Amino acid sequence: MSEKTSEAGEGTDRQIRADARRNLDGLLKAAMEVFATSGVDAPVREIAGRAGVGVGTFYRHFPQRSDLIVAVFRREIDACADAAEALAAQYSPGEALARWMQRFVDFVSAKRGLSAALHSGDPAYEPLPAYFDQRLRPALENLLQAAEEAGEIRPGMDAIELLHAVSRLASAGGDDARRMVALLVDGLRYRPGNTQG
Amino acid sequence: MSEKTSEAGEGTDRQIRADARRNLDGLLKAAMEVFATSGVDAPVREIAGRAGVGVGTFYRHFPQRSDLIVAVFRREIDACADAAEALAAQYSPGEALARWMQRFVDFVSAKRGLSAALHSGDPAYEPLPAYFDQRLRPALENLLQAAEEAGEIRPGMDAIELLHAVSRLASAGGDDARRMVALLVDGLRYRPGNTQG
DNA sequence: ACCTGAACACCGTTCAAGT
DNA sequence: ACCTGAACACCGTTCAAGT
Repeated sequence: MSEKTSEAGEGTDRQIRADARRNLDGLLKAAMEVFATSGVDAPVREIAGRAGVGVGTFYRHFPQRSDLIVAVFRREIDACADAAEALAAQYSPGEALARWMQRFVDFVSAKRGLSAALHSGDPAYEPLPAYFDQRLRPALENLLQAAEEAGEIRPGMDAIELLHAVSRLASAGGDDARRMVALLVDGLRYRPGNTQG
Repeated sequence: MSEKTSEAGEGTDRQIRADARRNLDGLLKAAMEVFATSGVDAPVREIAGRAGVGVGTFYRHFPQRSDLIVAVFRREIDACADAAEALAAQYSPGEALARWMQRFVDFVSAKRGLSAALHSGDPAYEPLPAYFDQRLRPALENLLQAAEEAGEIRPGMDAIELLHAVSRLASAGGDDARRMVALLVDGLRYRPGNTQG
């Protein structure tokens, strides 16, 4: 029991009718476009219409609106995580950490709906934070550990907690977001026992 | 031109029919209660019904839903700002700053809808951030300046920027929010030129 | 002046009928 | 198996009629 019953988007590739897969791809593509312009609350009829299918087909693939949102942002998260490995090799641990943070800020800032869904607390979006953590945590943990071993930041930081905090700050967008994240990273560098009381 | 035409909630107190004022108060009270349980997206009919008025009356007092939300949260902001003066006299500048931050975190964490409205970017809520800043900025600026003059934090921080960042972190709620805000305050204490490169 | 609530428009969701 | 779209329910918003 508790098997995933054909989760929308990913899953077993065989035994799926060609038109069904075409429709699903079309819906995802249409949703990404509509989300970018009208936000994640865009009318179902608009997305279905743009994909050239009936609303019934929409609901067949995505019974809950959150299913669609999750599927769309999963792809975006993949794109971000894939671009987060080279930095550790190019820069000093502390510098690599700071740079990855800024890159992450740009990503989150660009997707308005992502952080909204991420921080809504709505249990319908539960798989999204889970995927977010699963893909992004390892990247940050490596950077964190290297910087810690180099003595550049305080020890014992929780990568997940940091990730969530930064994504909150990043959702402000613009230079404010960049400055505040940089300030938070400076917080990591600060340790009470050194110069200031 | 560009005068405020009887903004809902505050304004000139004379020439208002007694039943109209009663209805407005009832609507605000009902809204606060409904917001607490069902969130700020609760149906208009539910709020109007609880206040014992027709939906037309609701729209007469609050033409836009955002007008109601703004009116409700204005009261909440007042309550928070009023409680933020004694700390500077009781503690050292740096300590007073850190404590006020934590108190502010508690406030924002308690009101789910506030930060959502605050950070939505929707121009309909524009008066809300404005009021938020107007009431809370002076408090933080004083704390900041004192801590800066005492040499406990870096100079040149923008109070508004900091306020917005902290309210974002605070909207996470719980101990995570407290820890991350404390980390940000440590960022203020950190200055590059001292011990670490 | 202000209030009421029927009426309208819009959107989410279902399901009988089709292929 | 999967798709379609008419039909239904619900909610925001207006406005003619009342006091």
